[in-house]
Amino acid sequence: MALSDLERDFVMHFGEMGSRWGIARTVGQIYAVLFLSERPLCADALVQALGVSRSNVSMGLKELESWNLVRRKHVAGDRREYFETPEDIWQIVRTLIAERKKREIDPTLSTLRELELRTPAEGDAHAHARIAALREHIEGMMRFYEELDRLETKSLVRLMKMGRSISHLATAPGRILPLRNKGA
Amino acid sequence: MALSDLERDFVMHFGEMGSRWGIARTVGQIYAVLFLSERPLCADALVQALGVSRSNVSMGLKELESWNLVRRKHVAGDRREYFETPEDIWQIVRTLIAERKKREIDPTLSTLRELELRTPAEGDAHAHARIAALREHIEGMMRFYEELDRLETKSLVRLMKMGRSISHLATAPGRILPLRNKGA
DNA sequence: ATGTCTTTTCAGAAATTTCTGAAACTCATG
DNA sequence: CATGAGTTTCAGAAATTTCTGAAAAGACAT
Repeated sequence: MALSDLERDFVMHFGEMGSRWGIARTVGQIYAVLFLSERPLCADALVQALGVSRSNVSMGLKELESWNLVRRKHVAGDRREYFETPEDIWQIVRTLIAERKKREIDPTLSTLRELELRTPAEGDAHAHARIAALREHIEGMMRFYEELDRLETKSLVRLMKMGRSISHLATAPGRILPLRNKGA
Repeated sequence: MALSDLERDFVMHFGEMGSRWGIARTVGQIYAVLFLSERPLCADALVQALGVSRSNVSMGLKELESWNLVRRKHVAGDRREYFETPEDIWQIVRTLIAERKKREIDPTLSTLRELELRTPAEGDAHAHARIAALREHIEGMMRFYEELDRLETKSLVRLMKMGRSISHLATAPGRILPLRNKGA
């Protein structure tokens, strides 16, 4: 399982970007190889393709499974386990966003709620208000996200394709949504 | 500059979460202190509040400035520099998203474009197609994001408050956007 | 049960990131 | 132009994260 030039460059890029995300380099690379592969791959193929240890691949796959980004697939007449990414890129993006929300937003939201419930001490009025504002704000965005997430993929595609029409709400005759100025 | 219990817990939480994001713990903490503070703070106040080295604060502030999340503010009759976060949480969120896009999405997009321009070698047809699909996909989402980003804050707020009305597009009589099934 | 093939776990090695203290720099003021 | 309060830089120390090799655990056929 040697990678072509194209594959190698793609995989290396995902390795680098991995660090900017918060996933280990190899985890990004494993994902990238699976993403490009036409068929499911077994762990050894990944070891060969990436030149990392078998155990590292095992742990990476485990992490990717915990993100629901990789599935196990059994191949008839082969004892080894095979792995694949979902075909549908929309599905991948949905999963990614859902998982990031779960890991990055939800814990913060519950901390904020907890802090907000406390009776603020003497000088805490401002901090307390600021925390409440932040919490409300995040909740609002999450409601919006959940609305979008309810839409079928086809609808989402259409919504994004429409593009302009969101701001048509702003520019059309009976507009409700003013645009903002260019700056910043 | 000692922190109250409320402040301390908030700040600590942001420190922890910082790691899940890709910003150093102290950077998250510095930001959190400034976010809660009613008035701009000088670097030494942060040193005291957090118990970290002066140089660490200096570097953290520099990083936060590079993210446009913190501004310098001069206080009359004081030689020290003061720092503050924008008051408006919407502004903060916009900045955060814009910066994350710049750091996490844009470089990937340009790599993908570059890879796509290459003439695919022998066995690369599938990988090439997959890369193209990913690129298109990301571009679509970015166009959508840019549309939303054009809206004035007030409009965004309204859009998010409306909540349901996005899916009204789906459920209303002349609906265009079907909802998807509960699963996943 | 036993042997073979495969995957997982885990302690510590290696690599990377974060943080510190000391030195260098900046700049308004005497 | 020397002083000193304040800030930044940077080399290396400390902490954290990632990766490896060896050993344990599973799974399946015989």
